[in-house]
Amino acid sequence: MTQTLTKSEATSARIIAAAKRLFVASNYADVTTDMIAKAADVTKGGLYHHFPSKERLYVSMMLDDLERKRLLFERSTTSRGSCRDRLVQLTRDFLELPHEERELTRLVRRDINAFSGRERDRLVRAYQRALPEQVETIISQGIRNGELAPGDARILSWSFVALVEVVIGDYADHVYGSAQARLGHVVDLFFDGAAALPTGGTQ
Amino acid sequence: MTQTLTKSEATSARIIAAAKRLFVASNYADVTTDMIAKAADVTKGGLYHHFPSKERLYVSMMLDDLERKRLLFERSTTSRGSCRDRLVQLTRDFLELPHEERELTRLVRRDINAFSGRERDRLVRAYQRALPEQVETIISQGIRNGELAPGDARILSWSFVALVEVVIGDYADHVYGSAQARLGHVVDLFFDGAAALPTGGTQ
DNA sequence: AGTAAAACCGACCGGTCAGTCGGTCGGTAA
DNA sequence: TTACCGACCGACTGACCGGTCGGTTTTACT
Repeated sequence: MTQTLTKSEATSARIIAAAKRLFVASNYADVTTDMIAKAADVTKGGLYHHFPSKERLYVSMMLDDLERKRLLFERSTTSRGSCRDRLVQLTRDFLELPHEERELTRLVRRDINAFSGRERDRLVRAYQRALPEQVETIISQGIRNGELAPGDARILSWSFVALVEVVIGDYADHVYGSAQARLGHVVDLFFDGAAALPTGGTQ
Repeated sequence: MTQTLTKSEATSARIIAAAKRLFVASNYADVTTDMIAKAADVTKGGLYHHFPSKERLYVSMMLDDLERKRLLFERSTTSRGSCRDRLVQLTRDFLELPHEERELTRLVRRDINAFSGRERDRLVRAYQRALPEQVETIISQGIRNGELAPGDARILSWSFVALVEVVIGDYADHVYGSAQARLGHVVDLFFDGAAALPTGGTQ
């Protein structure tokens, strides 16, 4: 039943897959509907039979990706290890994704200015919440069980995500070793800080 | 003597100012040369008298901004306070910039896919180094004088910049209080980490 | 004032691209 | 066999945009 994709569904999926490849490699404006159609082995007419506009195709592609990631990260969010272990696990899951899937996460921030109005808001809100909210769940529990210092879980989550995005980004590759090594550094920094000594003293 | 070229320079500056406003508000492809010309109160012909192409105009705009920021941050880079104070100072200087000037820093990451080849590399390299390198100078000194734990200055700098970018970003405004308040949190996190207790013990 | 050069104008061109539309084709139900 | 329908095709269009160019105005300097 889930097995039997109708012909229509299969074509839609093929178009979305092609769009992912192309939108990751270039930017919204430079990817033409002809290119997507050709890469998906349909014509432009066929593409427009399945999607009403380029913009809606982009949004469909993003929401599709979002749902996949939500499922992927659910394991880390609901598991029972320490806060630290679970954050490492979640980040490692992300790191192990193929390059294209990782890049998709950054697409919204990159292409967001190509959109406007309702569609834009929908996309931003959905995507900004995807990763940060799952991280926040983990961090809130870390605070509650005393593993993390009391504080605002939300800003901590955003900080953690910011650090991870630096680790993940390709532009960091030529700056500092492997992504795995950087992951270790970033997690250490997040938990223990950069100061030389446990500040001790007046506290 | 500088007077002689003043008219031309004034027009160029007006065009660059208009371009900044528009490119920050939208993305590279959606800002037309006609829009820039109109906003700068010249015609397209006039614009092309001063800049040979839209791409080169964009690059000029970016390099202009880069130089302003370099000068602005020099104070923090060369002053004598503690590492922590200087990082706070530098970040505060950045926070006090008008919105548009702050956003420009994120433009490169946003629009980078609109370019290719030599121009692209030049821009990326110049911009990636602008803030991180000045931060790295401060952090290296912090490590040398024992204020920070020994480690890789570069990844620490990138991490700090990543945290600041999250603090600065408008999208964070509706998530957590004022930018100034977030700045405090982020600096604390960077130096002391999020763990509940000074890990102490075995060290 | 006279003049050459720089600054500026705006109609125009070549090309691109999202989206359209009349039509084809293979399956399927009656 | 016929009638129908969704999937798909691909030539076409209308709007737009970066860049050009011949011509006009302004500036700077004698």
